[in-house]
Amino acid sequence: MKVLVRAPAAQETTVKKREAEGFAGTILDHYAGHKRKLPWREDITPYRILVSEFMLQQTQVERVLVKFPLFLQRFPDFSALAGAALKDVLASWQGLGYNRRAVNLWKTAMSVVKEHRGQLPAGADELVRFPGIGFSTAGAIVAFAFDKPVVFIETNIRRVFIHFFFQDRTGVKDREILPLVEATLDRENPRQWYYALMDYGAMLGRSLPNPNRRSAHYARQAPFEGSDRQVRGGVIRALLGKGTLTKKTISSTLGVEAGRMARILSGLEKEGLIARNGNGYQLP
DNA sequence: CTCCTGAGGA
DNA sequence: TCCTCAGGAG
Repeated sequence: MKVLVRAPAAQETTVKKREAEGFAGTILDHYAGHKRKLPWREDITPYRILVSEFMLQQTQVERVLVKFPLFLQRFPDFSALAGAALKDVLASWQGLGYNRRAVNLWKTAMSVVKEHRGQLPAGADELVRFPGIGFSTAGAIVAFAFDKPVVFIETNIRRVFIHFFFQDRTGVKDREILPLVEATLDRENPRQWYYALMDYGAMLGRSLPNPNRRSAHYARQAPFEGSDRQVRGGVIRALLGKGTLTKKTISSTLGVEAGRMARILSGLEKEGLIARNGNGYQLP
């Protein structure tokens, strides 16, 4: 395979020619020997790809591997998910984190059924209009579900390109990486190429200090203990177990001061994760 | 642009 | 402590 990589002329770090020529071979050689067998890479359908991509937003592959088959068994297709009650979707989502993603996935399924005749659109421009689908997820869906050549970046891809082409740089912006992704893209087999890139990136993450720390977009996660996120997760779990609870009961159960709890409940309600029911709150 | 959003395993 | 196949609000 011949691969051409051109770096912007004014770019401080120039692409080393030898690395550029060996890049695709290195990635594909690793893939040949270490390709990950993942359920969403078998029996590929737009629905299965969509569900996996939502789950994989900020959640590690190992945990998604446990939840994905259970979720697919419970909600096997767009119609089943769109017709489900949100509380049942949230129940199946427990353990994955970021419950808001479950709401977005559910809303996206309903939109696909009601406004797209049950067919997930195959274009990134259309996909980003669904809630919870941004640039990265749209690109991944186009590449993985439809095997179409599309240029996108997510954390593993970012890691690979920083490692190979920005060796001596910090503060690398995605704008700088994107042209390299486009130049190296295998337009005949984009799905396999992105699988290979991501598997290589996952390998790099385990064997090196994270190259993404040199990304301009790198942000360290705020501590979880004592955070609003922790309380929000507790609220959803409490309502899943008890049905309807008053604000006072929720506050005392979770040991959170009333004013703070009021603010958190207001946020959850605004995001559609909980609903008022008279004097209390419940899952929608 | 900054900040927020869960949970769990290494 | 570190990170996770990001998206969205402001």
